[in-house]
Amino acid sequence: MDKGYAEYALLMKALSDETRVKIFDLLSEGELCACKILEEFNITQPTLSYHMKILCESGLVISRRDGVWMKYSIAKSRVDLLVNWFRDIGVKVTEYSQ
Amino acid sequence: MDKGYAEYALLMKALSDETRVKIFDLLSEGELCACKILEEFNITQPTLSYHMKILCESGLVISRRDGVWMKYSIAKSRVDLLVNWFRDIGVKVTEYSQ
DNA sequence: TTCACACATAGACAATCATCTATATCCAGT
DNA sequence: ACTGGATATAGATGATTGTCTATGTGTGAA
Repeated sequence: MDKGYAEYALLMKALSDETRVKIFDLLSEGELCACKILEEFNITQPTLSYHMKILCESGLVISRRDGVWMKYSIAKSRVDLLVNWFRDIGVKVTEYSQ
Repeated sequence: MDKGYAEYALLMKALSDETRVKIFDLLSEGELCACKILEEFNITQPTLSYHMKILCESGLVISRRDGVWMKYSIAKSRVDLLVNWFRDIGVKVTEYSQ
């Protein structure tokens, strides 16, 4: 029995790096292109590209081309999945600790 | 400005491994001793001990001695922190995508 | 079609991770 | 004090990670 542990682990791994957490937080305020994100960090462009790939492959972030630019935004459905998962865990913890 | 990115990254890293996600899920149903958790996996006792250490150091899991046994449970406050974080992100994403 | 710019990929490398075996530590009972 | 069982720590090892430099790819404008 699987219960999707691997999927949650993948989502968590995408946010297990401080740089990616910060990118995630930046994107929560709206869509951004890679060059704007890059300005916020002291990393090279290939390193950012590497992080964006991990975020996109987890499904947490969505990318689209806009001419020369790549624009990134957060996939709300994935965030909701995590909210529900942690909320359900919290509810169960409360139930069993009576 | 920090905004606690490192702390969230640490919490996420604790759940970035499939084995630890499953342990986390098991513990949501109530406190368990290490030997009971071990029965659910095909890993050695030292490997489980390693995973439990990571979970405890993140703050997501609490340990207590009960005689010879170590008993583990979930720290609800940390789960709530994550629920709120992801919920706030979700709210912001919705606001900015109008 | 050529150039410049935005981004992706390849390859290298040091650091960290997940796992094991072997051993140490801690506690309870005899 | 000794023994047995539960857990932790040490050390080794192959795999993965995050970063860089160098180079490739794709797009729009001249």
